[in-house]
Amino acid sequence: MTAPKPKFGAFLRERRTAKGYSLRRFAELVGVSPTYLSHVEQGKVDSPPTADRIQKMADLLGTSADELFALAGRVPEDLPKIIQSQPEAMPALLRALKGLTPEQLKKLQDHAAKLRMEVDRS
Amino acid sequence: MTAPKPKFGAFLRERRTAKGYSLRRFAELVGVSPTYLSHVEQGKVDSPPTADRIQKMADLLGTSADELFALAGRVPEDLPKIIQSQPEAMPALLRALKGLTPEQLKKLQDHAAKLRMEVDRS
DNA sequence: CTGCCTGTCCCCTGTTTACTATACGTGGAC
DNA sequence: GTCCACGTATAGTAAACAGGGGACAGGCAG
Repeated sequence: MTAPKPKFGAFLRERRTAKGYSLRRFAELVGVSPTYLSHVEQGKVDSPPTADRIQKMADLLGTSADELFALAGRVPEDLPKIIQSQPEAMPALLRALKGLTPEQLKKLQDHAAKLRMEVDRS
Repeated sequence: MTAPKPKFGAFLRERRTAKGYSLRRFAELVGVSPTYLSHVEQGKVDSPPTADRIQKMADLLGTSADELFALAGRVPEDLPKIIQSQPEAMPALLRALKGLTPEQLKKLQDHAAKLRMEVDRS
């Protein structure tokens, strides 16, 4: 039950038509069948497209890939690797981040960037 | 190809025997067949057990669930939800964390805990 | 009215996931 | 010796995943 949010299909359709792509044309560019794309846009699929297709959609539509992944109910593919590089510390940290606002997360991100500078100097 | 690290099986077997469980007994407690558990311990499976089974194993063996998840090549099940709660900020932050040491991550974790206090006060 | 393009509907398909059943060889206790 | 528990190799499988094919109704340009 990796059910994509119902908004995923609607979002896709709106952006696609806004870009002037027909369903068939867009399906071809993404590399899926018109049938399947129609299903996806109507939210009639139980599982969202694969990561590479979502990435292509984001590229073609000029939207944030992360946003599209989230709407699809998927996690961007590079994140699991990052987490597993520190199997103890990363999960603990992530749980500490739960509930924080985007602004606070941004602050921590800047902080992390500074820490990384120190690493690079050593 | 969600291949579990080869060390996963070895680790499991060592901890299981150390606890004095036979393969059949442990399999029963975890809720899988002896056959499957044998395969897992030999690293002969292409896909690791499901999250709930890994959790049970960790409980029975008295080990960190996060560590076991990492060895199995899985991401702890609560993390995707946390990420998707902030679909833009979380991925960006995680990428900024890439390559940091456990000590640095711990620092950020403490920092996050402080920020959370502020949230709770508001 | 005939193409042609639009999206949609029903049904079908191969692949992967996460296992299970059955049968088997081995070694010790009685 | 035979009974039992140990772990194991071979084979198979239900369900989910990620789609695809072909026919179809509706609009509308020439």
